[in-house]
Amino acid sequence: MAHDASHLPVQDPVALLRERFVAAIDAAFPTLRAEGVAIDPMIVASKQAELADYQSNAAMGLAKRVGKPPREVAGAILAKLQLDDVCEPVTAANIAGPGFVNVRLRKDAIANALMSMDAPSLGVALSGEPHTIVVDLMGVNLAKQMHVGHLRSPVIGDAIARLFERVGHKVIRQNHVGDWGLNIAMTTARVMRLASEGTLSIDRITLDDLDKAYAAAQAECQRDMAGLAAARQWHMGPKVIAELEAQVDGATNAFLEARKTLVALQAKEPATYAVWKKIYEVTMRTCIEVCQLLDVKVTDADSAGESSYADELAPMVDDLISRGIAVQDQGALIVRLDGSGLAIPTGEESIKEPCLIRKTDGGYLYATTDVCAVRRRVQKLHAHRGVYVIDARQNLHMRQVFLTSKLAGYATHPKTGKFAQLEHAAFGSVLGEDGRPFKTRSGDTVKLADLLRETFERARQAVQSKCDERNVTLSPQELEHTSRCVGIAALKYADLSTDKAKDYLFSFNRMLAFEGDTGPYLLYAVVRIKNIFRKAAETGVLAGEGSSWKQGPIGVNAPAEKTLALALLRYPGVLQSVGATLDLHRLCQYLFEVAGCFASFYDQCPVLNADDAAVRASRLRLCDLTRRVVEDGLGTLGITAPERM
RNA sequence: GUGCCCGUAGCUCAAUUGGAUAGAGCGCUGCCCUCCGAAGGCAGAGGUUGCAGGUUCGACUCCUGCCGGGCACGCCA
Repeated sequence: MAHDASHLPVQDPVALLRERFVAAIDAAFPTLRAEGVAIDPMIVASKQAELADYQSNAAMGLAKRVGKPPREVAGAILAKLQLDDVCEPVTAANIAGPGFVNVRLRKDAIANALMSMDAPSLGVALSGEPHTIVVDLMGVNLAKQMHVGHLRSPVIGDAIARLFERVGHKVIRQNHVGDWGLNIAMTTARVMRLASEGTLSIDRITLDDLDKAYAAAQAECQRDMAGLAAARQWHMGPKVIAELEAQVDGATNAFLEARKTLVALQAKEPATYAVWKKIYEVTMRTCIEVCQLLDVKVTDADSAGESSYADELAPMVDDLISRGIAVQDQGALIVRLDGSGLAIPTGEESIKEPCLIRKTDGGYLYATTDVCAVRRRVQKLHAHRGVYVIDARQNLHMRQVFLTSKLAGYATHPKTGKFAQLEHAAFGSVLGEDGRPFKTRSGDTVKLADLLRETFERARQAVQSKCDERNVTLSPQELEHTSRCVGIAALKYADLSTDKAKDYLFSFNRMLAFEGDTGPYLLYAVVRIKNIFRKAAETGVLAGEGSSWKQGPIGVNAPAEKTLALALLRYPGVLQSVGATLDLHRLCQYLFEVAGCFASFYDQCPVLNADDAAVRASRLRLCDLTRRVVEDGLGTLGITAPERM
C-alpha cells in the first residue's frame, strides 16, 4: 500500500497533509488531545518552490505548550509522519529555520490529485450545510441617472453572489431601490405639474427628463428647507419653526405640494401612484439594461425597494416602542446602542451614536427601512448571512442598523436561534488618475452609461488593431462579442483585483492595457488554450485518437508542468478562503498566477508538437484543466472569455 | 473633539490573516518568434514597509503613542 498511490482519494493535498500531520502530532504528543487542545498542523503551500511544495508551521506554536524547542518538536512530529505513499522521503533535512517542516509531493501523487480534480466540480465542494445568503448589491435611486458611484457595488456584489453560488450556497440578491420618501415625492409632484402644464409627456418621459426634474425639484424645495433647517439647528423653538414653515409654504408651493404628494403616495392615490409607477419603470428599465451590459446578474425580481417596506414601518416602530427597544429623545425616537439602556449582546461592540428611528415630525429615516430590511431578510427569507456591498462611508450607519436589529431580535435566525452573520462589505471611492474623485474634465459626475460606452469602444479598437496585426479576421458579430468580453473583463478585473476597502483608481489605459496584470491578459491565456484545441481539430492532429487523451494518465515531469499542476491544485482552497473573507482580489491574484504558470508552461512545453503521443495527451489534459479552472474562476468574478481575440 | 479606513519600489497594487530572502504589474536595461498566436516568456536594477517604542522563536501584519491622508459623526438618503 505504501507505494500504491493510484487509489488514494486525494483531491486537495492540503487536506491530505493536514490529516497526516494531525495523526503524527497526535502520536508524538498524546497528551495534547487529552488536554483538549485543538491541533492545527498549519499546512500551507510553500512560497518558494526551491524549498518545498508544502510546509507545516505547527511546530513553533506547539513548542511552548509542550515545553521543548521548536526544532525538537518538529523532529518528534517528523518521526511519526507517514507520508511515503505521497511524498518524497522526509528526513531531518526537511526541518528548516525555526521549525518549518518542508515536504515535497511525489510526482505521481501530484498527477493523481490532478486527475481527481479533473471533474465538473473541479474539486470545489461545500463543507457542511448550504446557507441562505442575502447579498445587497445595488441601491439605485429613482429618477436619477446611474453614475460612477454606482459602478463598484454591482460589480463587487455580483462577484460575491456568484462566489457563494459557486460553492453551493443559496443566494438571494437584493436591489435596495431608493424609490420612496420626500425626495421622490418632490420629483413626482414636479413631473405631475409639468405634465398638467403640457410641457412634459408622461408617456414618453425618459430617465434624462426625470434626472432633470429631480434636480429642479430639489432646487425648488431646497432654499425653503434650508431656512427651516437653520431655524431648527439654532433651537429657535417650535413656534418660530411653525412660523417659518408657514412663510415658506406661502412663498412657494413646491414644498407643500411635495408633502401632499408624499401623503397621496402613501395612500396609493391612483393618479399620483400611476405617475410614481411610471417613474419607477423608466428608472428600472435602464438599471436592468446597465446590468445586462455589465453582465451583472440582477433582474427585476431582485428589486426590493424602500417602498416595499413602507407599510411595515409603523407596525415595526410600534413593536420597538412597546418592547422598550426604542425610546424618545429630544422629540425623536432612537435606539440607544451604547449599553446605557439595553445590554449589548456579548461579542457585539457598543456604539456611542444612537440609531435614529423616527424624526420629530413623525417621518421615518433610512435606518428605519434598513432595520426593516434586516427583519425581512432574516425572518422571512431566513438568511443565515447578510452581506451589504455598500460604500465604505456608510460604515457607521450599517453598524447601527446591524446592532439595532440584533437588540430588537430581528436578526435572530428563526431556525438556528443565533444571530445572522451581518456584514458590511465596504468598498472605497472611485478616483481619477489624479487621485481625486473621478469626474469629467468639466468637473461633472461621469454617467455610468457613458463610462460603459467608452470602455466598450476602447476595447473594440484594441481588439481590432490586434487582429489587424495578426491577420485575424473576425466577423462583425464576433468582433462585437469579443469586444464586450474584453471590456467587461478589463472593467471588472481592475475593480476586483485590489482590496475593495481601499479607494480605487480608475484608468482606462491601465485596465485595457495589452500587457500586464489585467483582465484581457487572463482572457488571452484562455484563448491561447482554446486555440490549441482548435488547431488540433483543424489539422487533424488528434485524428484517430478521438478523445482518448481525456482518459489518459497525466504526467508531471517538466518543471513548468509541476509548477502549473501545484497552482491548479490550490483552486478549491482559494475559493473556500475567499468565500470566508470576501477578499475577491485574492481570487484575482490566484488566477493571474495560474495564467502566468500556464504562460511559462506554454513557452517551455510543446503540446501539439510534443515528442510522443503520451506526452501530448497528458499535456492536453493539463491544458484543458487549466482552461477550466481559469474560466471557472473568471466566471465566478462575472467575467467571460471569448473564443478568439 | 470622537470613531472608522488607509500609509509598502518612481507609479498602481499584493503579501496565504503572526512565518523563511516583503512579491507582482507598469515604466527602465538586456535577451527569446525557421517551433502550438510575442496581448507572451526569461533575466536585471529598484525597499530602513510613515516615525518611535512594545509583545515573541519570528511583526508589513498584533498593542501603545505620535506624523500624514481620506471618510463619517440624531431628525437627508
